[in-house]
Parts: sequence; C-alpha cells; structure tokens
Amino acid sequence: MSRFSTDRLRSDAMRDEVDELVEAWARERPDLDLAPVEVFSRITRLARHLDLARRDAYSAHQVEPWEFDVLAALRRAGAPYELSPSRLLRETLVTSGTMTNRVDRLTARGFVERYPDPGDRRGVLVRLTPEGRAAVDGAFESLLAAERTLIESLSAADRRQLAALLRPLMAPFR
Amino acid sequence: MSRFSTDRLRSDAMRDEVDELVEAWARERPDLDLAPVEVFSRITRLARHLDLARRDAYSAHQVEPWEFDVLAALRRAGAPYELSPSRLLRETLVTSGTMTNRVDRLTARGFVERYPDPGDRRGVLVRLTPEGRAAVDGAFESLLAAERTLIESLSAADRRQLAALLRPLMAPFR
DNA sequence: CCTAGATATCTTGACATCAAGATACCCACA
DNA sequence: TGTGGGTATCTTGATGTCAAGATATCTAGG
Repeated sequence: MSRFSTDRLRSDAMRDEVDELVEAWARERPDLDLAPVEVFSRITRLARHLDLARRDAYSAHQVEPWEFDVLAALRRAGAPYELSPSRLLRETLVTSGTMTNRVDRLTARGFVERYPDPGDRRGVLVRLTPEGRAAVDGAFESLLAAERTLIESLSAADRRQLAALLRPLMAPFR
Repeated sequence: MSRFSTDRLRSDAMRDEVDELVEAWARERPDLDLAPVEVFSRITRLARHLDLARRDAYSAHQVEPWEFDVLAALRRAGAPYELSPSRLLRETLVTSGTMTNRVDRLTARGFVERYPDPGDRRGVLVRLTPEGRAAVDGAFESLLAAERTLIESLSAADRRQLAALLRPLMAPFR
C-alpha cells in the first residue's frame, strides 16, 4: 500500500524525464535490472542541462564555459595564479591538443599569459592576468547564484546527503 | 569531535577530487557559500567520466555513444521502433542539424531507415532496422553491466535515495 | 479560400575537440 | 659523459556539434 501511494505521488509532481525513460525500458526489456539507470541517467541528463545553464550564467561576463574551466583552475591555484599546461589538462579533463588551443585563445583575449618555466626548459607556465582574474571571479559568482536557484528545492541536509552519496561514485575514476 | 573524526575519515579514503576543488575555492574565496558546488561539480565531473566509461561499454558492439543515444530512443519507443526527427532531438538534447547528420550516418550504417511521414508531408519517420535493434540491445546490456560495477559501492537503499534526491533537481529543466 | 504565423527538416559554415604523432628536453644509470 | 626511456608541449587532420537560416508544409482565423 505504501508502494502504491508512492507511485501515485510520483506520477504527479515528482516525476521526471528519467522516470519515463526507465518505464519505457522496463516495458521493452522486462528482463533487465534497470536500477543503475535511475542514478546514472539522471547524472548524465542533469549534466547536459547544467551545461546550458552554465553558459547563461557566464555570458553576463563574456566568458565561455571552456574559458571558465581553465581560468577557474588557475584562480583556485592561488597567487601567483600559474600552472603548467599538463596540470591544467589534469584539472579540466581535456587532451593536450585542446589545452594548447585553449591557452592560445585565452592569450589572444588577454586573460592569460604564457611564459617559459624557469626550472624546466621543456615546460611552460600559464598565468592569469588581472583581466582574467576579474572575469573568472565575476563568472564564478554568477554560476553560484544560478546553482543556488537550481538546488533550492533541497534542504541543506538533503544537499549534504546528496553530496555524500555522490562522493563514493567518484572513487573509480581517481 | 564527530566533526573532527568525519574530516579525518574524509581526508583518507572518502576524499574525492571535488573535495580538493572546494577546499581550494574556500581558501581563495572565503566570502562565498560553496555548498552548491559540492553537488553540481560532482554531477558534472561524474558525467565527464561516465562518457568515457560508456564509450568503452559500447565499443564491444561497435556502437558510438551518439549512435546509442539515437538508437536507444527508437528502441524505447517500442514496436514499430519509429520516431520523427523532432521527437528524437527532444529525447537526445541535440539540435536539428546534429540530428540530420546522425540519422544520415546511421542510415549509411544500416541501423535505421528514413521514410516520409504518411500523415504530414513536412515530416519524416526514422525507423530502427533489425541490425540497429540488435546493436542497441547488445550495447545496452554492456552499459548496464558497466554501470552495475560503478555503483556497487552503494547499497540498494542508498541507490534509491540517491535517485530520489536527484529527481527534484531535474524539475527546472522540464 | 487566403494568408500569416507556426512547425518540420535540412543545409551551410564556423568551431572546439580528440587521437596520433613530432619535437625538445630531462634524468638515471652505465 | 653518453645514452635510452620518459616527460612536456605543440602540430596536424578528421570529426561531431551548433547557430543561423532556407525551404516546404500545416493550420487557424478572417
């Protein structure tokens, strides 16, 4: 009976696109255990939607999502806001060719500077300029504001629990 | 004291890359409330890692992630496994130009067929071929197997709770 | 029956990304 | 001191996606 009332509730307000997706798979493939889909499909689709929301949040500061990812890594590093390209690509999960391209374009915009690593002649250091720092700080504040809106349906306790449940899922990827 | 022991634990095994990211931001911007980052940053980074894991899971069946997304939408629709391009792009969150391109390539591979919608001369219907159906069914089973491995660190109750906490986050995007 | 706006799909051109490989440099060890 | 394997970065070519716009068709209201 509690099963039934839960399903009833869900079919009204709490239903999302993944509930529909799982029901459709269950109808077509009743032989399969779809439990993992309930989690991973939501994560994937949320991330897709979040990409678009982030784009909006950054746009007020004329910053693209790929720019933010690089600038934020440098900003988080703390003064003097400099990291090697290889460190940057570990932080942002892109390939080296992509990072070369990103740093080129950020340099052209005046948000970063590239200069030789004094301690390793193979190496380069990428440093945030004051303009880059201002841009990333503004964009980050916009992002936090947008995310606060998106998460307001959860209590503070729920947020902490959600974060705690997501944490172990990251472990296989270290 | 329980705070302390929790932090101790977390600094050992339960710590993930987002814990480091949040600590770095907290050091640099102690003025900001970073609570939303704990959730959204994990979702974004998990999705990034999942993309790579999905690629592996599908590859045994010679299916690319973008192919799976289209084929799976058709498969879920049930017999006769056909949807319009516009419906497909709502399901897969891509633009119309992208879907035209995807259907072109899937047609070339023999996984789908495109034919005119009898009820609307503007329209087209995309239908799964038997080859396409076999490919998507095999790829889906591989995906579920991979996801089961990734989620095994959570109990069944934790999985249900995680899904329940993610559901309301999807609401703003309906 | 006409028309204006909406809808469905496709085309085009720009762009960001990736995989693979090239080049330069580092370092441990013989 | 010379050498071979490892590391750091950049280059190249192919590819998938998007935004904007073109074309054809539908539909509701006059």
